[in-house]
Amino acid sequence: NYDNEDQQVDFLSFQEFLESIHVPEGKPITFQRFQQWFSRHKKGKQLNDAHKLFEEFRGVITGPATDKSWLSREDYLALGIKETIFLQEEREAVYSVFEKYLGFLQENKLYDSNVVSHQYLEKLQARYDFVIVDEVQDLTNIQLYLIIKSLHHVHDFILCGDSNQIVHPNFFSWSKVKSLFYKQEDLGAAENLIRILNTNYRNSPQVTEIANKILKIKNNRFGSIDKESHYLVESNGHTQGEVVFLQDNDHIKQELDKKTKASTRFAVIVMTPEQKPMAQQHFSTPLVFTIQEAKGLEYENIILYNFLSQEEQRYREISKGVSAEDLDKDLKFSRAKDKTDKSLEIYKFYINSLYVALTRAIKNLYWIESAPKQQLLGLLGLDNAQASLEIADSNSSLDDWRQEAHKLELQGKQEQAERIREEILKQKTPNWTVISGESLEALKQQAFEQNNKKAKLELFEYALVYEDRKLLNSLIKADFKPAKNPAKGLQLLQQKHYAAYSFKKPDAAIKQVNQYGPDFRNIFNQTPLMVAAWVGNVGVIKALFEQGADTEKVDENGFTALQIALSQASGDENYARKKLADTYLPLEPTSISIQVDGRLIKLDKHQMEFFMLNMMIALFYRTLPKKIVYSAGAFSSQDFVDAVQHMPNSVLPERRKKRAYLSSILSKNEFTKDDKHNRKLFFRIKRGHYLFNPNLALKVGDEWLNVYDLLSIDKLATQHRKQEQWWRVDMNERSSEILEHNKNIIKSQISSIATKQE
DNA sequence: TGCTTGGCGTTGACAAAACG
DNA sequence: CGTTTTGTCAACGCCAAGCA
Repeated sequence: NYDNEDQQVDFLSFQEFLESIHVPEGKPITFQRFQQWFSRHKKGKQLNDAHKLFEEFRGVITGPATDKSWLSREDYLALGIKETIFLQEEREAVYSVFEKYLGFLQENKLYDSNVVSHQYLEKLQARYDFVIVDEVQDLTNIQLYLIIKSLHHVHDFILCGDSNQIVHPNFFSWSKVKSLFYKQEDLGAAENLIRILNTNYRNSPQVTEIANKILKIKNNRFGSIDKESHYLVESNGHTQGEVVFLQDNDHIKQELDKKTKASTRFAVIVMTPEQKPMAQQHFSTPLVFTIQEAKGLEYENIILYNFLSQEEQRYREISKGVSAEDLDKDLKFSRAKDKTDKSLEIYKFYINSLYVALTRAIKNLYWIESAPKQQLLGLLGLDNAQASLEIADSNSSLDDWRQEAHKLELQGKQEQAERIREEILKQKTPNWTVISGESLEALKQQAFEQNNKKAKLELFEYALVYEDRKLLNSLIKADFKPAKNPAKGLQLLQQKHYAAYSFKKPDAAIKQVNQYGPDFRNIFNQTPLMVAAWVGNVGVIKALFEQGADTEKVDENGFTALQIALSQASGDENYARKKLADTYLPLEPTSISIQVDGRLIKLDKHQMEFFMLNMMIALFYRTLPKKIVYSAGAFSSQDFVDAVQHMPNSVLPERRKKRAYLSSILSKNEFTKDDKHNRKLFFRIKRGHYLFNPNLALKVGDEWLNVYDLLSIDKLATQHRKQEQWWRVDMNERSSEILEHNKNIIKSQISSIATKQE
């Protein structure tokens, strides 16, 4: 094991990698968008497979070339037969659609990551010592080339992938990767580039055996793709399992349904989205996946439902000419005989799908076919379909299901996760109205224009939760008495709304989570995690994590749970000393994504800049108004010293609490400075006074948001003070006048900088 | 093994503001 | 107006890794 705290590691998706060079305008094109567009503009009959076209565009026309963004019509027409999915006579039409596709991208502010990758080649500066790429089979040449160009030394990388896992007709092959290195002189020819790992850590030997037979059939029928994909897998055989071949009869389906519907250890896989509803008629488990969705998942037991029978003809074609004896022989390396026969390409997709589907099974495979007599099944040694089946009960607990739902959600399988939440966990959507946006405006109207007492109380509570002094002040003006005593109000608020979070034991809070899910919003638009952070209840925070609570959600103020905890700690010494030590670490996300100068930067949680940015956000509404009134400035290092002094050393070590250090971080990260490690977070209003860089954006959900759209300067207001005898003028009036005046100065400073950079 | 390098907190010189 | 505090900025120096 290698561990080095001083080494900075970025974990990036390819999308994020592109953004870290420069955030492209618009959104990346997805297959869904492409399909929508294509189905509306479909012309002619021969080109009707959206998948195939999309792959051709991405994998053939824009993907492979490293010297241009896309192939010209001549180049495309001149491609060799092994280089495209389409036949010579179709290509003219394909290219015409491609040209329309480029127009479609431009009109809709979409971008193709291949084209962008090519454009970025010149922008890119080497900045990594080492790169590891996983699932290379999903990257195109140009993308890979761009990644490797970001290295200081071209040979410092590891690529991992499996070309048998491709379930769309894409053009990845290891030999292409090799020729990329061969052709590009600047990368240098690499010898011994590829190592094959053929031990399988997932599947039982029984499943592996079938998988190997599929590889052999594929080899026999279609020849080898390249030498590197030319191998069989060995199971390391930790777990034993079985492969059960079944008839498609009611008894079996009922038995399977009965035993699987309450278990997280069974999943059903079908070939296409169209087959899903059929499978769902017979299987009530939420875990029904198409082959595209099943990629990357694994389950102890997999049910393949009519995987072959739906596409009987295609699979008959696949097994054509392959005999049982052929499978006994070793793999031999040879290319397909008739290379013009593109019809075979599509079959590769079907056989790869089958391979992927059954290798999802860790232990057992239950394979149901309505047409059990098929040549391919015979070749796999599955000739006698059982007519009956008994399997053991394996019901999973609600906790297992919750974790399953959480896991699926993280992998973007929303549909299945939602079905689990609805059908098994019986989670409901809350029946209250969340105060936010329009409903907040409506509430204000009721309170101030119709003088509705209940609305005023609700607004008051909302203002307390968010420390919204502007709202508090206007409530005082509207003669709402309780607003003059916010401390008392807070006490009542806690009793009324946060009672469930006041006990050491998390049971009461968890009960709500079980009802509404881990990230439900209360009437103030807070998730349970935010409330727990607000209250500082460690027990509840920990329990919420077990339920899969999300740390990156933001509240109405634009605060994450971590920032709420920091904000509480800055104003409450007791919270800082006793509670923060336990609340800070679990609430910390591993990094935050910021955008500056159009580039994405991930601030790792170990970096002081990460802490400072969170801290400044946390102090925004609480500390900034005072500063603006009394010093006509913004945050100074003293504010950070004050906020940080009572924090435990586990959160911030002693050396990081010193003024000189905090001050040097502020100074180092001024956006005007030109330093290698400058994160450009801050903007110096005047000597010693800092605010956020006006051109700083944060990632909220999957949208980029400018800091000043997230945090509103307009909402800043002073704290109302009691009328004193000696006041010659109303000090509350006076200070809010000063505040407004200084706010305007700051706002104009911000906008002058923000526009200058555009 | 010792020299080099990169990262990161510390220090100190100088400047500017605040204080009295 | 002199003294003290605070801010800015870059060089310093420590440490662990990398390398020959």
